[in-house]
Amino acid sequence: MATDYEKLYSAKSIVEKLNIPNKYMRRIMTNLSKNNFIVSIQGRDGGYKFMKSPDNIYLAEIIDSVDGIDKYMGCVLGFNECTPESSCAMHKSWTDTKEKLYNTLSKTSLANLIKDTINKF
Amino acid sequence: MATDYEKLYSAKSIVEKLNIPNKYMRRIMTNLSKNNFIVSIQGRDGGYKFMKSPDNIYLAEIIDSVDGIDKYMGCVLGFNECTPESSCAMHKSWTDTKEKLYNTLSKTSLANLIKDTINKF
DNA sequence: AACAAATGCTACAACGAAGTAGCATATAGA
DNA sequence: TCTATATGCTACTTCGTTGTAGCATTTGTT
Repeated sequence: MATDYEKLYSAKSIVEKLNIPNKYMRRIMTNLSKNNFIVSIQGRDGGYKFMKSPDNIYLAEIIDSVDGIDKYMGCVLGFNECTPESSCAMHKSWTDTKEKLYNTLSKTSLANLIKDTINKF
Repeated sequence: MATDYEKLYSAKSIVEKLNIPNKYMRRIMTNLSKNNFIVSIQGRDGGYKFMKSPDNIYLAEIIDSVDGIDKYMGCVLGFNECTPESSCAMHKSWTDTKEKLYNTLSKTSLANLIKDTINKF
C-alpha cells in the first residue's frame, strides 16, 4: 500500500492481499485513520490511503498510537517496582536493548522498509 | 535464590520476596523442576533449589523450556508464510535483532546476571 | 430517489495467559 | 502413628486480545 501511497485501496483488496479477517482489519484501519496515519473514504468506491508520505511515517509512531508504547517499555520480568535504583537482575541489559530497538523504530519510516527488500507483503 | 544456590527456598519465602501469587508461582516452579532446572523437595521443610550451578544455566534454555522458543521466533508482523524468499517488509531487520538477542540470551547465565548489578530481585 | 458498494460502530464470542480454589500427596518430628 | 507444614495436580475463573455479527451510515451511479 505504501508503494503507491496516493492510491486508494479498498478493505476488500487489502484483506485479500494480506489474508486477514475483513471486519477486524477494518476496525484497525478505522483506528489508524482516527490517529491520522491514513484517510478513510466512505461510500461506494471508498477505501483507505495514506494521509502523508511514507517517508514521514515512522514505525515508533504507529506502534505508540495503536498499542501505546508503554506496553513495551516496562520491566522484562514484570516487576512494577523496577527502577534504576532498585532493579531486577536483567534491568540494565534489557533497558539497553529497548533503547536500541526504540531508536531504530524511531528512525525507520515506511518508505525505508519498502526500498530495503523484495517484499511479499 | 541463585546467590546461594545450594540452599533450599520455600515457596512461601519466594512469594514474599517477589510479591507474586503463591499458587501460580508454585505451578511455575513445578514446571521448572520437570524441566530439570530446579529440584523440588516435598513435605515438611520442603522447598526448591537449583539442580546445577547458576553458571551453567543460560537464559535461552529457560525461556525455551518454559515458553518454547518458537513463540518468539516467528514473523514480527504475524504472517505465517514469511520466509527469506518471500518475506514481510520488516523481515531482515527483525531477523537480525532476534539473532542478536538470542545470542545474548544463550551466553548469559544466571551467574552472570547476579554479579552484574545490585539487584533487588 | 433508489440501489449498490463501500466504511463505521458496537455488542458479543472465542481463545490463551494469568491467577484461584480445593483437595491429594509427601515428609519431618513429637 | 498422628499432625503440621510443605509441594503437586487439576479444574475453574478472570482478563485482555483477537475475531465475528448485525445493523447504521456514507456516497457514486442510474
